[in-house]
Amino acid sequence: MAFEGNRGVSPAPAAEQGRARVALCLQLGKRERTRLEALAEPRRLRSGEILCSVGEPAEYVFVILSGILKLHKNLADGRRQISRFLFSGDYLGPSEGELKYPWTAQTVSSAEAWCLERQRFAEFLRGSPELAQGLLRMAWEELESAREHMLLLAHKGAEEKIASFVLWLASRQREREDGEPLSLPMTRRDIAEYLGLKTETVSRTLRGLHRRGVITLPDPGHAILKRREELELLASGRRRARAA
Amino acid sequence: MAFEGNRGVSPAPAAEQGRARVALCLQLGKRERTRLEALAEPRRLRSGEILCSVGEPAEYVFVILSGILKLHKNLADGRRQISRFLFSGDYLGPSEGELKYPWTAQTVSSAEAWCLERQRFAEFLRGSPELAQGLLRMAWEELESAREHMLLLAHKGAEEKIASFVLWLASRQREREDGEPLSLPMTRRDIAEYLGLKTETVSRTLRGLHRRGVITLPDPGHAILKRREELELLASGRRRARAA
DNA sequence: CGTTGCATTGAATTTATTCAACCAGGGTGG
DNA sequence: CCACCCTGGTTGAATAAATTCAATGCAACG
Repeated sequence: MAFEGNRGVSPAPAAEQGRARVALCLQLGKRERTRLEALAEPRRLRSGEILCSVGEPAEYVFVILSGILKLHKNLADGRRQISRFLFSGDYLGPSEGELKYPWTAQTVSSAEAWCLERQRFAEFLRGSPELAQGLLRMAWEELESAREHMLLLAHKGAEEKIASFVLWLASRQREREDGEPLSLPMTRRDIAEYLGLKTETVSRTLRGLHRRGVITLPDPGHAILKRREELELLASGRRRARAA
Repeated sequence: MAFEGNRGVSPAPAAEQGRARVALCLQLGKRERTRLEALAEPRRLRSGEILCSVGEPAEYVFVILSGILKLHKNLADGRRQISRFLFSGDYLGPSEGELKYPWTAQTVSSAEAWCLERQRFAEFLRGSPELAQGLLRMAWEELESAREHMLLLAHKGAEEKIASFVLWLASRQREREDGEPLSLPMTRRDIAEYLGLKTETVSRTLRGLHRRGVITLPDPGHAILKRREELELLASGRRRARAA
């Protein structure tokens, strides 16, 4: 079961990937951070483990320290939507007044998180305008990404979606140059559920790009960007699918 | 041009529709509210008017007092996505650090809004934990709706989308009983851009429901729910399209 | 009274999905 | 140690769903 490493996720060192967006810790001064940390029960999660499930009583809120999680919702039948991936520095918690978690959070790779008792966190929050400001800023930014993602889900074609996704992943892996392999830590199914496609379509589209020399797929967990401009063209929909 | 009334939007009395979600004003005490109001430049908007446009320098934030606005983003070509509709009580502002508006806000019906100079609002916000709390709560709730909407956009079929949409509208018009007409204040195009469909598909699907007696469409701006249970079945995808 | 924007309808087409089969690798248990 | 059985990924052919293209009606507007 322990499915690990073959996706090139190094064993989740904290801050493995530079983040463009603001991380929670960065929103706090050292004092505040320490005070908050005192409330936290740290938790290590193995690959595929569930942090919290939709419908469960919402007793904790979370801060991701390392690794990648997926946040998903289900429809009555099997259909599932990953609404976002969580990275280190991200905050995760239900909105005030929600009694149950409205989503499931599950690791993609192994991960670490702080679990904070909700009541106590809320109390801390009341006493810390600094934290409130930080969370507000993060929430607004996330809202913007969510809107961007809606645009993708609603109006982009499969190839546009995949191209956008690959570029997004690339933009999150800073230290990496375009020649070296980009890690695709999630399965085809995860990608499909994030982009609103089927796994077969993801696979086909990815291989299509490979065949045309836009990217290379040394193994299912890695991609190499061969022609970034082409990928950007495809992502923006300014170019339709094209032979090599 | 002044396109009005034939969509059954009464001339936008404030608080025309009960809101399930928390409105900004409700988040503030009377004192705070008055202090905030002092910063506001009220603005009346006619139907179709633009409150702010994507790319414009973001000098104001807004609070909707009455009416309905649509918030949309564009893709390079004409494709457009309405990421949400704004109602009275909603707050609208770019995330901290954004220099330009990342969306366009345009009225669906006539509307009224407070325009608040961004600097001054930010200052006020720093001094009002009460407001920060309120905005945070609203942002988190909106995030949840956004995630719900992603699920719809990515995985629901046309009929499911339309059914969900009609029910959502119905749930927002409280005083109304199921026999009486439900107002559809937005055009087919707006609906299409909100649900990730084409106007033709919206029209066809709506008419399909009409033909099968699930709803009635006395005029393009109104619908009457004839068989709510059926509609709910369709919205949840537990039932595929079916003859009368 | 011609023009314009919205809504509607039909027919052809496109795109991604569905269904089905197959391969590779890792783990398990005989 | 090896056969077997997972899961994840890939590929092909048939299908279904919504889109595209095209045309029409209708109302308000100037």
